[in-house]
Amino acid sequence: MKPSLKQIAKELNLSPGAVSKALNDYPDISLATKKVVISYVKKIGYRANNQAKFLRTQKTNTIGVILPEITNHFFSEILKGVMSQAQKHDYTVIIGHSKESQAEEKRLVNQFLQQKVDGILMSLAQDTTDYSHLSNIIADETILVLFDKVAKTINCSKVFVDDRKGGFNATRHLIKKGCNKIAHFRGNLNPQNSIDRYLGYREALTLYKIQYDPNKVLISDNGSIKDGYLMAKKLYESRIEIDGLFCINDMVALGAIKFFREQKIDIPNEISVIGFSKNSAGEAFQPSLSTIDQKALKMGKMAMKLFLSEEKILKTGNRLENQTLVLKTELIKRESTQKSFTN
Amino acid sequence: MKPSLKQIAKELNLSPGAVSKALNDYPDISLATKKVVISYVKKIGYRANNQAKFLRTQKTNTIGVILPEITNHFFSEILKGVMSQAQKHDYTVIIGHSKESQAEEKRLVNQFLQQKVDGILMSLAQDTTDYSHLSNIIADETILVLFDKVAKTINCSKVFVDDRKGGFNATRHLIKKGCNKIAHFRGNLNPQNSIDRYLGYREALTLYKIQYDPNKVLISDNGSIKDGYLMAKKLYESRIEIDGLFCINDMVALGAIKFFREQKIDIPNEISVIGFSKNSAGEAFQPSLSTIDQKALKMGKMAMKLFLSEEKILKTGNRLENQTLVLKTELIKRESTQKSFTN
DNA sequence: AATATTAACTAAATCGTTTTAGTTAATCTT
DNA sequence: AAGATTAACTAAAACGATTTAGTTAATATT
Repeated sequence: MKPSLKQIAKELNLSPGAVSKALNDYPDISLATKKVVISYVKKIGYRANNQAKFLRTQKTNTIGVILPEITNHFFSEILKGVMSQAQKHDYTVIIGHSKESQAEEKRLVNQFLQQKVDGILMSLAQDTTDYSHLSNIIADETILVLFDKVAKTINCSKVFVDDRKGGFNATRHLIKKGCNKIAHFRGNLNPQNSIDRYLGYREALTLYKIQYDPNKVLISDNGSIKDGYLMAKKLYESRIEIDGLFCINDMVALGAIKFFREQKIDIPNEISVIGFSKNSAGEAFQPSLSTIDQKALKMGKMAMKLFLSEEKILKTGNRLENQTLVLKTELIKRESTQKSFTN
Repeated sequence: MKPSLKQIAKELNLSPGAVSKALNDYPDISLATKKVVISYVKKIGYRANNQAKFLRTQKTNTIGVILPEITNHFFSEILKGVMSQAQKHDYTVIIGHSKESQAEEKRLVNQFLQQKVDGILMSLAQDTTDYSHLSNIIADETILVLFDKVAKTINCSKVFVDDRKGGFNATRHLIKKGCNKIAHFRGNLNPQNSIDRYLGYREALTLYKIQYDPNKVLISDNGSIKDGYLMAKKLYESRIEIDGLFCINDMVALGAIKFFREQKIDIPNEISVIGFSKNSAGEAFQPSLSTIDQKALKMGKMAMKLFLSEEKILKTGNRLENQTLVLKTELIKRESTQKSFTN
């Protein structure tokens, strides 16, 4: 049924080695033979067995991608970016879903190493504090590229956006639109992205001499729409007055806007709102949501490119230099911060 | 560095076969030896080489999933469902992105077969009309499960939702809310889902004795937010009056609502709108979007379960019976069809 | 024409497991 | 105590490719 090289060789009165060489275009096989082999192979629809191939070559042409979430526009975009590059260079992509859990992340790393992937591209889970599995990857001589949520102390290539600058730009945008009582619905305390966006927020306040008020900063639980809604409610009920709001992500922003509009609060005229990440829904929203584009697609592409370049260096036998890429975010101005806009 | 069975065997003064048997819990290895082997293996962090394993067992414990889109909530949910089951049964998931292209789909199928996946779970691309690659999968003795967009003529297991009933329920919901001039922004002409939802729409009209008006049916290009916006505009400018709108998906519905609201048309009081698929953003929207839940997560889970059951049957050597699962959709009533709601 | 060179292969080892068949030594029968 | 049984291994083939080191026959060299 599924023909092997050996059977093909017998059929063509050649040795298996000759057939293999013909298919891999070795110079010591005559053109005539190559033609015969290639046309025969095409006719019967032969496909080399990748597993067997690996056993000799030690290359699987496979990478593993681990994402904390999959049902999430940001990570889907990254995956898309990775896959576009993977396809271009004929790599197979294995996917893992850590569900923001360190235990699951470790399990996946192990599974991928056992699969003998050539590299692992991953974004760390929220609760990952122990990095031993990352060290294992490197000890296994497997290439590791971290993106978005990275471990600073691990010696590997990394790509992420300048969250601090992004947070700064978001906040500055609100300030420039005339806001000076700006709240921040921030993310969880530990992940660096969350911290950096918050620091950017504070930096902007300081630069424009706006008093920082800790009461205006609420911490999101899971970054969901509902979360945003509840935080807005909490802030509203505590009677703290604001005229601007910078949210850790678009979902939280949408939830917050939903609550405010239910209270007949005019967005953006009474409160201007900006999100983060450029989720697809923000554009259709009423008002359309201003946000910070995190360049997810590009991040995915770059992660794969970093892997490919490391692989190339490794092949030449050189010692590899790890690269850290910091991508610039982009401010997307829409109606939710456009004060002239009336609903 | 990366130890092999052979090296471990030498280290423990055993044969490679004995070590393998110890790890796989064969009965002809003494308990004492098993303990020694297992503890040693754990100590040095040995991981069996899956590729080599396959060569003997012919099982990769890997499945391939092909999606027409990845940056799409519906497909992400399906993927999530597949992966949750895959994890439970210790399967590795390879992913492919066909980009709604038949050529790319065929390439991916080939790649996956070469990787010797145990099964392929896929949703067909929009422009897939030739099914030879699907036949190849079956000829290769690889299990094929189709979901969402399936090929009726291919003999394999399938899972999809009852789109016709979904379309019927969506339309009936509008009718029950008092609409009798109901438009339909349908999907492309060829995919069965699009046809079925349209048929459900017509069926509901017929049942409730509402005259069908082809002018009220517009065809979406790519099902995007912008698409919905433009179709709403087109309908509005053609001066065809409507009081209800059923859209092929939530994105189109959001786009349409955006346009209508820009024209100061009250949603839902002047026009009630319902989408399809239950995209995450619909809930936060103003008004929140009524929709038909397509049960994506469940579909993914069921697709994987169908694969697992086929595999089980195959292992017993029995001839396998293909199953076709038709999942029920669920009507999600929200503000966009709740006439009492005032904005 | 004898030798060197080259073209075009073949033979066989190898990758890291699994598994069947065989082997050895200890234990059990009677 | 001799033969049968069993426990606990070992030896070796096999999976399907790749690759190094031959080998053979044809061609080139002098």
